Amino acid sequence: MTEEMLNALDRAGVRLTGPRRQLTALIERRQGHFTAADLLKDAGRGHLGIGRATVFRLLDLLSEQGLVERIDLPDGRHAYIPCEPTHHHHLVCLDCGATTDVEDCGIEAVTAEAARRSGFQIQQHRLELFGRCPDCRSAN
Amino acid sequence: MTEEMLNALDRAGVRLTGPRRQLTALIERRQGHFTAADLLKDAGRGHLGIGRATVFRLLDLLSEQGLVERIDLPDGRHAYIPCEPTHHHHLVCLDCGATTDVEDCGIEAVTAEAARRSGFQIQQHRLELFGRCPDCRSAN
DNA sequence: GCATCTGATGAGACTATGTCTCATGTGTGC
DNA sequence: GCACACATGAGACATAGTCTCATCAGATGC
Repeated sequence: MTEEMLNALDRAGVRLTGPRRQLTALIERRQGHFTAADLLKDAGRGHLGIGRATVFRLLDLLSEQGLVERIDLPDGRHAYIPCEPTHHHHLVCLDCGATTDVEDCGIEAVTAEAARRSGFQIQQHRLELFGRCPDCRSAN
Repeated sequence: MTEEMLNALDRAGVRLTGPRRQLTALIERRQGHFTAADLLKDAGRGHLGIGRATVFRLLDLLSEQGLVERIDLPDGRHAYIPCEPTHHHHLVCLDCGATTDVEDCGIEAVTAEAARRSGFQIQQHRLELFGRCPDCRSAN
């Protein structure tokens, strides 16, 4: 995962700097989604002295490469999810924050139908699913 | 529309105050989505002397009643869309900002399939579609 | 119409999230 | 090893939203 991110950065033609290596390692250690503030706090705990701007710049880079996606949580906060750079959607556990990807399973038909009805030309869509993961369901 | 919002506020058991009437009228005059800042600016232009807090409080109330929905634009900003209080999704024009609602047209099957594959219990979902509206398509 | 009382208001401080600038630091290619 | 362009951290700035608190004004009962 860290490897994958570093490779992607390399492919994007940017430098593999210390802060970038450290941050990708921190992202790897996180399970599920995290906020920029989480990452910044992690970096602070490790006394890495990494600035806010660097964190946001890396998240931008990774999201350009499709390795991280920004989602809008139901409570309005923004979170980032590490993921594969293929088209897919996210399932987010509202209890523990775990996430999984779901591949495209029929959404194209839905957007096509919406386009037909509305006359819109649809360029992008965003589907986010929120619920409880199997672990949280059985833990309770 | 303004009527509808005022009725909803009445039903919610809150007071129909001057600022609330003025703001719902401003919302009605807007086409498609708007940000809290837009509304605040409109209020300022009309020299209505309405505070930030009041705007956010009204948007909260309206969204509790399902008459306004908050969406996350592709560029990361938050916008609000006036809408009917039934379950539906939004189509947003990236050129002019116009929005339309699309009723549920098959998304249930998609979420059910995602739930089956992942083991998640899905509690809510959010689908936002972005593209170009018929007017912008023909204008160009 | 008027008084009362409680909920709503505006101002502005505060927090969170993200962006920008700029002087300094450091990978990378040579 | 060197040079240079790219990346960095610090911190100012911008934007979005929340909170507090003294004051104001709907709604209700008379």
